[in-house]
Amino acid sequence: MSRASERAYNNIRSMILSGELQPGSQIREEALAELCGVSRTPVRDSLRRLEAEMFIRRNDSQRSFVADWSLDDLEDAFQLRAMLEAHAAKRAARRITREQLGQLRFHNAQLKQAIDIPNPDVPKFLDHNRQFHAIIVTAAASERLASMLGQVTEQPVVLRTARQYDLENLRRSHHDHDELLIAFDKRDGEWAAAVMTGHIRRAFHAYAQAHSTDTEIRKSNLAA
Amino acid sequence: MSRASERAYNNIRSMILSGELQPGSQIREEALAELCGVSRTPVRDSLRRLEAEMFIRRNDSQRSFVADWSLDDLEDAFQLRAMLEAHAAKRAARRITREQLGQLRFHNAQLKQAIDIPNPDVPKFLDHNRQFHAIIVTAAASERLASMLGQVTEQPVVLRTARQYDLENLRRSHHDHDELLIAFDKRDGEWAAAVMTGHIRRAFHAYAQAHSTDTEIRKSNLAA
DNA sequence: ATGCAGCTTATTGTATACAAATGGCATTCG
DNA sequence: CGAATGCCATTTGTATACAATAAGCTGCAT
Repeated sequence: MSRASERAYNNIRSMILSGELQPGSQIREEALAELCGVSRTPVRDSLRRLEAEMFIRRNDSQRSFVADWSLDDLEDAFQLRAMLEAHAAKRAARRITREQLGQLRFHNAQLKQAIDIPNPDVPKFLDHNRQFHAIIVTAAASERLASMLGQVTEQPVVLRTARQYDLENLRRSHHDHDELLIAFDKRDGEWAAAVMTGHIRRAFHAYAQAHSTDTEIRKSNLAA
Repeated sequence: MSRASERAYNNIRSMILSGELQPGSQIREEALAELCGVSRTPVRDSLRRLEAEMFIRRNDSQRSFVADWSLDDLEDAFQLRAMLEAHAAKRAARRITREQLGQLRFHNAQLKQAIDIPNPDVPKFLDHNRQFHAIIVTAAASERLASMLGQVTEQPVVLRTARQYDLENLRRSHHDHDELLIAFDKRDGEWAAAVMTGHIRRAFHAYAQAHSTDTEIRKSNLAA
């Protein structure tokens, strides 16, 4: 995508993810255009994309609003994600190359390193984690599947406040990855799928817990 | 969506599905604009949508081409569809209302009628079949799931030539629906999911067979 | 003959002006 | 005082002109 259009998309998207644009609030094309320093045309393109990705909702008369996620919506997204990633793992087990296996091992080692130190580097963990999962999706070799996963994978980030990730959970993730690696090595698709399902579902419950804590905090802030 | 934009989308889409726009051929925004009697703006919107739905592909330099489906692509789409519809059936089993069950029975009776006569009315069958599945998706109550299913459900229609549907297959579909209805009635999500999986996979093999016959015919036409 | 450079043309991207539609407010009538 | 209606403001939809980019071609040099 070309410059202005891509800039608009990334800007708007990150404004939504960061909470700069509040969930439920209306957004106007012209306002966004000014914020992004482009005209309405590329903004409109971006809004359409973001609508398809369900970051944005429109009412009957085409006005746009930042999507507001309930816990149920989040669970729904995670459920679909678990199903799709398990499917990806199953496919990947049949197709993954030695080189890709090596890359998986590399990223898994890196993300272990990121948390196995006195001051855990959570962003580094998340980055290698993302790449780990991306390689599996690539190995699954289904463009459609990849595109669908794109739609459910970054949603949880709508949890807006920076917060403490539970280290125990991150370690557990690392061990799941280890088990996935063995399953891949054995070309056992069913095993890989089962591990992946548990892996994602655990992630959901971790997020859900963080989300409720989060909500509590916001409530008490409002009360104060 | 407003008039011009919707018209453009429907026009282009049906031109693709009917084969009027040949798979693999390049399409230019201005040409489509003239064909649809609108300006490039709504055409561009439509192209973006159709690209997301994978009816259209773009090369590195943003030029658009009608998607060209291999049998593998088709199988991939069907595999995802089977998984998603099975998931929908499972969810629906827990949530479906008496009224929706009644609607399912109605459409299943109608589609049976459509083929249980000397001159089968295949379009009528297909229409009620579509509605039958739509009700299940609605009952599943997941907007995301519905949107994803939208992406994989109408792809097979790219089989362009009109062709004889195998009546035996249609009858078998009707019986699958009957079994689904019982599973829903018993609120047995696992059963419903299993029946649905088989139902969609059978559909794939029917299509695949039709597709190969189709290809044979096209080949011999070329040879002649 | 082949491959590369530079130009020409085809095609898409962006901005902007204008049209259409929607929502909100005020005014009026019951 | 409340509800309905008409007008005005706001917002989105569409068309069009212009800018940027990429593809293809021509001709030259090797």
